[in-house]
Amino acid sequence: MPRRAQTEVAVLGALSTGPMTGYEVRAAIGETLGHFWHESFGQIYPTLAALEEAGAVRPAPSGRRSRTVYEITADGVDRLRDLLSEPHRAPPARNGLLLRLFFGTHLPDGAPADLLADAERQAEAALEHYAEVRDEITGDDSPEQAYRTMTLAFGEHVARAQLAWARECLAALPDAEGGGAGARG
Amino acid sequence: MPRRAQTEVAVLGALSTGPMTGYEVRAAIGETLGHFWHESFGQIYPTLAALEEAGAVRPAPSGRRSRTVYEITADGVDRLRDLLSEPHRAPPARNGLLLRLFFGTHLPDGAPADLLADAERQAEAALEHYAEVRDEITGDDSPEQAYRTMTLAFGEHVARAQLAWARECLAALPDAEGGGAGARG
DNA sequence: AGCAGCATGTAAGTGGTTACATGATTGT
DNA sequence: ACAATCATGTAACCACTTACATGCTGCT
Repeated sequence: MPRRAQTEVAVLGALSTGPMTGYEVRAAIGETLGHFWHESFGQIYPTLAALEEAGAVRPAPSGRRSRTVYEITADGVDRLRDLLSEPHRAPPARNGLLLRLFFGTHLPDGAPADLLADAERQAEAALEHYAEVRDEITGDDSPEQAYRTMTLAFGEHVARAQLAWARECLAALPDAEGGGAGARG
Repeated sequence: MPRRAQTEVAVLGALSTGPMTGYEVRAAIGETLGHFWHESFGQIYPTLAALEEAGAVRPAPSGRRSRTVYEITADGVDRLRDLLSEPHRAPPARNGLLLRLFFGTHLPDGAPADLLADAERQAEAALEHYAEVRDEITGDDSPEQAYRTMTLAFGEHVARAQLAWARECLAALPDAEGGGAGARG
C-alpha cells in the first residue's frame, strides 16, 4: 500500500464524522489525531481533489461561495474501510534525539544533559495535554470513544516511558556532564 | 537545520569509529543504530560524495580498486560536532497503527484485535532483540557505551510501554471484537 | 563455473513541507 | 478601517525509497 493512502485515511476519517471544508479537515485532524498524526494543506487540498475525482467525496451545498464543504459518499465509506483493512507497513524509525545522544561523546559538556532535560519536559507537557483530553472524553461510552481512548492511552504509556527513561538517564549521568543543565534533582 | 544534515550525522558518526566503505557505513548504522535510525544506499552514496566535496571525509588507501574506503577528516570531526549541536526539530508524528485503530469502528470484527496483537508481538520481538544487544555490550564501561546504553534503554522503555498498552487494550476489548485474533489470554 | 555477498551508483517516483499568493469573513 | 482568522490553492523544493544496472571478490 502506498503511503499516500494514509493521508486519504486521515481525510476520509475526518469527513466520516461530518461534512467539512479542507481547512476544517486539517483542524479536525490536528485536534483529534494530533498526538499521532498530522497533515499540511499541501497534502489535504490535492487529496480532497483526488478523492472528489474518484467519487469518494463530493461538495455539499454551503451558504458561501468562498468555501467548499465536502461530504463523504457511500463510495468514500467503502474506500475508507478498504484502506483501513490494508496491511500496515511501518516506515523505518528515525529518532533525532537518540541519534544525537548516541554520539554524546562528541558533544560539549552538558549538551547530553540538555537533550535529556528536553525529552523530560516534552514528556511532561504531553502528559498534561493527555490529561486534558481524558477529561474531555470521559462519560462518553460510545464505540468511537473506546478507540479514541486506546490511542490516547498509547500516548500516555509512551510519554510515561520517556519520562522515566529521561530521569533515569539524567540520574546516571556523571556530575561533570550535568553542568549545562544546571543543578538537578 | 535541514533534515538532510541528519544523514550526514549518521554517516560521519559511523566513520568516527573507523574508516569504512559506503556499504559498510550502511551496515554499521543498521547494526548499532538499528532500532532508531536507518539509511538507504540512495542516501548514503550521494551524502558521502557531498561530504568528500566538503572535505569532511576523504578516500583512504585500500587494497582493492573496486571499493572506496572513506575516513573522516579533522574538518569532518568538527562538522559532526557542529551538526550535533544544532537544535533538534522533531518531525510531526505519524503512527499508522494508531491511525487505523482510531477508526476502529469502520473496521471488520476482529481487525482491531489483530492490530493490537501485532503491536504486542512487535514489542515482544523488540525486547528480545534488546536483551541480546544488552548482553553484547555489558562489561564495557567506556563513555561511548554509556551513551549507547541510554539509547538502548529508550528502546526498552518504549517497547515495554507498548507491550503493556497492547495487553491492556486487548483485555478491554469486548468479546465480540476479539474473534478475529482467536482465543487470547 | 557459478553463486553469494560485497560494492557502487543512478533514475524515477513518492510523500511531504514550506513559502507564497490570494481573497472572504468576522469581530472590534 | 483594521486585524485576525477562515479558506483555497500552487510551486518549488527536500528527503527518501525503490528498482535497476553494473561489476568485483571469495568460496566451493
